[in-house]
Amino acid sequence: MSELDNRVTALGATSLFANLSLQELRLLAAHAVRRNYAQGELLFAEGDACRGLHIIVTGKLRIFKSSASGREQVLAVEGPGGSVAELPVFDGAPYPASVMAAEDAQILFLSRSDLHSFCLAHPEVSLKLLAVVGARLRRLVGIIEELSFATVRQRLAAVLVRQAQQDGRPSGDGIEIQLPGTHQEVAHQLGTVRELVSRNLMRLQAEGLVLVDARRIIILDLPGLSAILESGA
Amino acid sequence: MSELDNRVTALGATSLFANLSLQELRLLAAHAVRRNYAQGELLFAEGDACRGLHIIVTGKLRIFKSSASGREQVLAVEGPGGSVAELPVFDGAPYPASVMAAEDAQILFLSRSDLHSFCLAHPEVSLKLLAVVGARLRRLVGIIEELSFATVRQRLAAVLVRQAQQDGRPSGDGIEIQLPGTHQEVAHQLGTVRELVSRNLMRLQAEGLVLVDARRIIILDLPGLSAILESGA
DNA sequence: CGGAATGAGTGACTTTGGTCGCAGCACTAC
DNA sequence: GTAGTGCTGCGACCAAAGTCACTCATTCCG
Repeated sequence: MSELDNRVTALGATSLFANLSLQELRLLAAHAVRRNYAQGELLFAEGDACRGLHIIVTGKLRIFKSSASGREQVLAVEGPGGSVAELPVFDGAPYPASVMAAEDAQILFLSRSDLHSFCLAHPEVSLKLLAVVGARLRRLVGIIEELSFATVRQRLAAVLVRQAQQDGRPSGDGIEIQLPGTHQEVAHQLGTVRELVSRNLMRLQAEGLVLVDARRIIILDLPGLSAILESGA
Repeated sequence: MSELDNRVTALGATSLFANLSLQELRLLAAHAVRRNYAQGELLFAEGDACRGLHIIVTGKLRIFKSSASGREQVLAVEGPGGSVAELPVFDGAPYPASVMAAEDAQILFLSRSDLHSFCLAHPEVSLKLLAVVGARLRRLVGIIEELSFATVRQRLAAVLVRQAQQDGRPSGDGIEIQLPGTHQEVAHQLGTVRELVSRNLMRLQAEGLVLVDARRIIILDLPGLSAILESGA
């Protein structure tokens, strides 16, 4: 299989370009550049001038803001088929956040101008792009909602419940899940610090809602955990 | 001037459709519906099914989230020429936030399907739309940054500095500004409560940075105020 | 086998945010 | 007038978040 075919296949697997014809994919693939990033490598930093669109072939990317005092807030984690920096492509302004490889990642890169002209020629791609950006906007609104209305305890419970729904597996008297990363990383997702994650996990355990074994968690009372999300219980 | 011409003029004045020909504006205007809202009236609530795009002719709209416990977080305030609910138009999902008329407002409404077909026919409109949505996304990221990294004190100082840059006028020994609304409303913008706004204003006054006279504020030390934004001073 | 590095648990403490209750004040309606 | 009503200023108090300074375990590596 040629390198071009590889890129065509990869592009066809993304949500953005899934509906395009082989013809169109080839055209796009001809302009795409493959890049590889090692875990922890920075694709670009907040404030950098925007170059183009990054499409994830394999691996995961973490989009985040970081503060002067070393705190971090994760905005999104994108996996294969996803894309990053869709939007600044169209207003020329600098990137609003930084992006780092959360795992080793293979990326296809499309320059601003290539994407721009391709969108003009294929209006339905713009609409698809709008849908993707729309989904991202929704998630950001969700983050804002959590940050301004929910406590760390509630946000943590939300993460556990979400995780349980995604890849929880029954284990004896409860549902076993893995924390998505170290306490530090979870803290960054919640926009808080390590200690609060640890403490709140312990508190949930003391209340009999979960069993904590470092990064492995067994949820004993899912309804009880979900109840925390609603009220301030 | 006919009603249609009115609508054409109004559409031409928006950032979304500014570059269209008269021909195209007419086409669009023919589908637009004029609506009027009194101050305080709700255009739609979070969770409602998405109907279409709202374009502001006159007045202001406030986009906000509200919590079960009665708290509110303002996401954006849009004025004449702006638009609201651009994005859910393309993914069919419900509105992620509520929108209320902050002043009496005249609106032009475009249904989802009309806008959808118009975008397909005029690819450059999609790109414009992407730019507008991009700008909104940027502002949301900014809100997230403030919420997770800045204290109420810092966010309040930011509002004062912003206001001073926009419509501050020199007044004796400082710059005089008006708070954008009641303390309650400012609190909603900051994602906090009335008392904290009041208290922090008083604290800034005690520190000699500002003079507070209810809603009228005189900034005595703009550099000092700006310094608060950076460090936690 | 040390020993550095990393991640996790924890107690004491400070700061910030938020709630409650109330009082003063301006403005309006009756 | 007087009785509302909406906005503001406090003070007391409580809860949540964040900081600091450790200890303890595990892993990874020379």
